[in-house]
Amino acid sequence: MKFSSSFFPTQKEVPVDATIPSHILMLRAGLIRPLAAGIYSHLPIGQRVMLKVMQIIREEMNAIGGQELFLPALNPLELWQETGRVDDFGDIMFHVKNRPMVLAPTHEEVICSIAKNFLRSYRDMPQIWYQIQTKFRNEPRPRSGVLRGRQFVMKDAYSMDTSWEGLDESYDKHAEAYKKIFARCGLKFFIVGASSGAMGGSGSQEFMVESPSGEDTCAVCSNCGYAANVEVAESNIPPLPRSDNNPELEDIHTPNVRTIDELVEFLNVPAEKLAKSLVYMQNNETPILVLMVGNDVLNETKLASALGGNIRPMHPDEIEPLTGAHSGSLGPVGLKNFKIIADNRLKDANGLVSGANKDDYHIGNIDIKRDVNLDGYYDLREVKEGEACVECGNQLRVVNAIEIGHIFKLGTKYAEDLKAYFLNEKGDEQPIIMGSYGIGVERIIASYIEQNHDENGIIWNKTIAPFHIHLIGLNMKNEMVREASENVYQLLIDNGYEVIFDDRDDVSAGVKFKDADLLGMPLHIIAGEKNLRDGNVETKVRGTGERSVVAIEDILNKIEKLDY
RNA sequence: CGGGGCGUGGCUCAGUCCGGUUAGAGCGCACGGUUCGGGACCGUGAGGUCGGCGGUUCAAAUCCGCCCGCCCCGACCA
Repeated sequence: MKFSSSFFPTQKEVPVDATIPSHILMLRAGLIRPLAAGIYSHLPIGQRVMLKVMQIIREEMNAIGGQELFLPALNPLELWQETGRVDDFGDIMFHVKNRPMVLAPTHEEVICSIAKNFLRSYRDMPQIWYQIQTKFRNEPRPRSGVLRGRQFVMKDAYSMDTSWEGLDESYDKHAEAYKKIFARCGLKFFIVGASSGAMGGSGSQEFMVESPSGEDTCAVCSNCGYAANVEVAESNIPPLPRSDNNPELEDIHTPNVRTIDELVEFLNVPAEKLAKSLVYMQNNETPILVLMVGNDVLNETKLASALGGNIRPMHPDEIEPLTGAHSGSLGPVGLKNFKIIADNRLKDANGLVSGANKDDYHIGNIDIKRDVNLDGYYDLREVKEGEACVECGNQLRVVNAIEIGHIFKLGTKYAEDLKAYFLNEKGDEQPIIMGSYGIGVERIIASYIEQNHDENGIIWNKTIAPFHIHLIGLNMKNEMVREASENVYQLLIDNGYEVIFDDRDDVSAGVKFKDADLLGMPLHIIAGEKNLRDGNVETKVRGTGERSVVAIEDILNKIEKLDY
């Protein structure tokens, strides 16, 4: 493509609305343009990258027997009512105003409605169907460029099996395909065990790219490879020891002591002797008191998984009427009408201090076994940086990450809700067993840029670069430069290279170099007057900055040999 | 939804506190000229409902009210 006649709108200034590298560079390099919050147009350069990534996805999905289909984004409201997900999604789903229709945020319902009519016999399965399409979600807060948009492109795949073993196989195939896809795209990624959340189902893993811009938090072990979302991650941290000395409860006057840190100072005891009480509401009706060790952080996803239903922190003005005290003086002893649960670390612990449910008072010598009417112990605490890996004991790192893919063993929920049954070998009716597997296409691109850029711009690899080669004709008003660079351009495209040719005659050399670095094609070829006098051009590898002068007649050979 | 910031030419911003000629700069754009290997220079020029509506005032980009939009933190995130 010739630059002079193409739509490659690069910009020098950092756009005011972008704060993370991928967002800034996607705007500056002209990949995308915003239309509204969380809604982007893909401009020619960006669209070329999208197509390359989609092609890789197609190849790997087809390789595991996936069949691509194209599904409606506009769905009847009724279909979503059948699975109850109109309420589950709530405000996240876009509703059409003048028809009982919704914009699909995902496609389990549509797939299932097709499957129920055509997969009637065990002989019809297994099947893997996938689509690469736009999904719509009314995100309350779109952010970070294309990382969280209201409209985005997703590869969604669905497996239909007749047995749980079959589901395991389909799931494993997808896991393998995903590893290939992300590796081919050039991403450094890791896989974590994840919470399956409201999707339900028996198993789920996320494919993650480490990045400060990521919205997920993961604990990773750089020694053994253990990695998990903090929503499920565990560490090898010992439970509190139980002391043989187990005196009676005592009231402790603690005026104006609200926080654990203040209590540590006031009583001069280690934080591990303190039990922090947090209060929540389950399904808006059941008060819950959660006991944590000292300053351990409660992970609310773990809490939700442990209890089920909707969980929210109690409003400050709900607390006093229910407990008799304000937050900071709450505790498990003698508390009525609350369901009380505790983190595993507190198992059978004693000698604890916690709130007295009376402002400015705490209670000492609490023995959980003796003094607390407990409903159970659960893993509730969030893993902290530096704690020991459960697998190998090495220190864990806690990092931010971008979720680029998620695979689920769905099971039979959707098949049962939508009555997608088949006849098995014995002639019995049985629900189809499903899996669902998603990849965020824009997120691959943004993640790639987060991992592969420098202060000058993007650094593409050969595989997903919009073009392989960026050819720069320096002074296009010079006849020799014009003719030679045109010839090189023709030579390259005749030999199958995708080339962007900066043939502009109205900008200076500096502009062309800056644009080339910003756009970030893996190999640059520079045709300038000095080198051309000797029949040479210069090559520059964008990633390493490595330059060499090459005779024009050797250029094809040189490109073959270059590592770019 | 809670908290914060912002909205002035295509882009980045100044001007707003303290109302007062014709609303500015740099970049970009158009034309002419010089340059031609790291966002080059000179000259000329076009381009603005100062986010919108209402109010105060002799006078509003500037003060007041309401609304809209965008970004950030939090909540939320199959």
